[in-house]
Amino acid sequence: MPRMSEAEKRKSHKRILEKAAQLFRERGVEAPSVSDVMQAAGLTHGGFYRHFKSKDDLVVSAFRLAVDDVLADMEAAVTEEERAAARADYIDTYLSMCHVDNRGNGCPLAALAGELSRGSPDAKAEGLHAVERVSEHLREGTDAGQGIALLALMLGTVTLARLAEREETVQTVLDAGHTGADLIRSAWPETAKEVDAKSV
Amino acid sequence: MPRMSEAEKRKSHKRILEKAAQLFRERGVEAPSVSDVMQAAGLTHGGFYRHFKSKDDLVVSAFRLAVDDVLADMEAAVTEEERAAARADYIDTYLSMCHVDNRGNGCPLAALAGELSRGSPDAKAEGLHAVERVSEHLREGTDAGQGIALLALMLGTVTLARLAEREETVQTVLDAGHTGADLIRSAWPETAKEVDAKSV
DNA sequence: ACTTATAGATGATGATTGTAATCTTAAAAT
DNA sequence: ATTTTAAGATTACAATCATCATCTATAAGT
Repeated sequence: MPRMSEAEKRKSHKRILEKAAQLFRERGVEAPSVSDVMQAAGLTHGGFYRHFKSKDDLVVSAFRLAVDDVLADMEAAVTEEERAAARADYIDTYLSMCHVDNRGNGCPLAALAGELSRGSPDAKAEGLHAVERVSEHLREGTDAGQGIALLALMLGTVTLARLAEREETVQTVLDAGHTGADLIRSAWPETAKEVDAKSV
Repeated sequence: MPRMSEAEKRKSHKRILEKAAQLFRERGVEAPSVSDVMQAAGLTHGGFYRHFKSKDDLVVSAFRLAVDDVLADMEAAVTEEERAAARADYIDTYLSMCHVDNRGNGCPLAALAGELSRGSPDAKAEGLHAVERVSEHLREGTDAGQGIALLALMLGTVTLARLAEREETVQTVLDAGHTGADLIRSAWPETAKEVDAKSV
């Protein structure tokens, strides 16, 4: 059958990355084999090394694609209103039941941060870069700490919620996360002007 | 050489569990093989199944031991003052540089929650049980939500911090987590009586 | 004292893995 | 038109894994 045209190779490359981004988020970076990913992309494992230097290379590239994907809406927003709306939507979607049991399209940090931090230096660096990108979008005019704390709370909430089996329990965890997120967003020292004014 | 006495078997069992609890937290539950764990315990792989039904059984048991271990101080506290002190110490130790680069003795949820949630039903259940235990100790008289949100924030903070290589960056993440934790602890609706009183 | 049960060592098994070599064929380059 | 290049398929390989079978020698039960 081979060989395919240049354009078809690019399509294959994209398909491999997309399927990998989904499979890794669903089952972790160890469980899906190179063969699994290639099969999901409609190929056999033989051609893999025409596209990626190693499995670790695929992991890093697929993770980056996943981050691009989940940040697309926030990065497309241009006006301050649009960005505020996209931010609010991101947080609500993040702390939702749908996100909890839809790992394959969810936050790549919630799915893989733990594994990346034990992975290659490249993987760790890509993970840290994702933290910077996401938290930068999340902060609301104050120092970077707010974005990081908010991301940490949200990531932790979803991680804990995914341990629960009963839907009721999942919702309890999500509600706690939501309350915590509101606290961080409204009461962050440098933001909450009213609170500061009162306490002076 | 074999066979060992009953007392020695119990010692072996304990040693296997302790080493497993450390290795799994350090490198995840997949990376260390049964043979690795047994070697760390000073044994060969052959005797493993005299102690555990399967590797998954070991994972679940070792995780539970790790939770027992990190909660020991808080569970030993009897008076309310002791419990408050143990709680404060737990939070400070949790959000410390030492915890970030000492996975093997750190919070088993921060190390393994992501993997457990993709694991066997038994593993998930054990993970959820740990969430209940830890968050119960963390809450300060209010509803369970505070404990869960606080745990989520702390777990998320350490998870993100472990992606960073530079010590300075780690500290930035930890500082953000600390500020967020103070917010959740002091401003949780049902706790902050003064705030409630003011707003009525 | 004698038998039995068993902790741990040794070695095997079958499956899976990441990676590499080789082959086929059609797309690029000349 | 001819040559060269390379995408993807097939097959191979060396390593690793969880689990099991077997062996040993000693502790526990009688």
